[in-house]
Amino acid sequence: MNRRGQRMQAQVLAVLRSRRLPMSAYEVLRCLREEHPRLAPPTIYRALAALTERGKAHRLESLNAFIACQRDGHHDASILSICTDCGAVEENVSTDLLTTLSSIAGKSGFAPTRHVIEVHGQCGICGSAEGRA
Amino acid sequence: MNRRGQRMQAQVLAVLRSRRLPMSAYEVLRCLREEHPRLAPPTIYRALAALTERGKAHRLESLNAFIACQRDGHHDASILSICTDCGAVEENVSTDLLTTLSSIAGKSGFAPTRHVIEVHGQCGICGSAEGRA
DNA sequence: CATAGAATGTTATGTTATAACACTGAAATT
DNA sequence: AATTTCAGTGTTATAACATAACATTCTATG
Repeated sequence: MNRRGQRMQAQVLAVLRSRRLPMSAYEVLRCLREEHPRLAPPTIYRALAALTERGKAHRLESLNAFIACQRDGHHDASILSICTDCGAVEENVSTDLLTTLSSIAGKSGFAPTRHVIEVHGQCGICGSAEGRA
Repeated sequence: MNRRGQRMQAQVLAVLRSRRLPMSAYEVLRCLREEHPRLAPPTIYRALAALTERGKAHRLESLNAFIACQRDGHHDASILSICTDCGAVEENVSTDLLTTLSSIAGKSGFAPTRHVIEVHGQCGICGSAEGRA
């Protein structure tokens, strides 16, 4: 990776961090077009792939969207809890869960390399807001 | 749901079962067009949504594909292990894992309603085939 | 048999993602 | 500093996935 790559990735990551909610690749694209009018989807997808690879962002498979990593470091198996009311995403890590998961899949000789763990539901804030209503 | 709905769902499910690998909605569409030349995407997506809802099929979020349920019954939280070599999907269920997952997400008051648990890796068969090579 | 409602048919379009190749700029080599 | 290299972006085009909106048809039911 040369410095051009780092620049584009940094800009994409900055956009993801500024909006704290999940964004589609095309939403990121629209943001960055203000600055780079000729930006096209492949560039965004390349930057997002690199960021995901580096553990700086996560892809939300069930939303086709991306979010900045909230717990810096390279977590293979983040648990991403997605609020169906407000859209907020909470990130958790559990080696326990990962162990359990690997052992379940592994019963038949399956050797995991990548985990997708996403939970949809209502976050604590939206839940208590509803309770007060 | 009237009988027309049941018929279309049954046909889609039959296709999913006959091919045992994940299929995209458009692959299902192509199969059924032999019989119903005028079939269009919305019909397929409607049938797939109903089957998924009824627990007869699963959507693989990380593949944008669908597969027939292998453990009949309505499993909210199947663990789907996807082989990156042969594409086969193995389905497991674990209430333990579900409990762990809920308690992790629940620490912050999150109330889960739907779980997406997908594991990518190499299945036992592909692993041992490689060992012999 | 009339009719209401569920499901599909149809058209069109929106959204997500990538293939293929040209171009450019940063870094390495001389 | 010229040359080479090649990673990365630019560009064009298109593939793949998904749904909105409304017309039509089939089936169940009175």
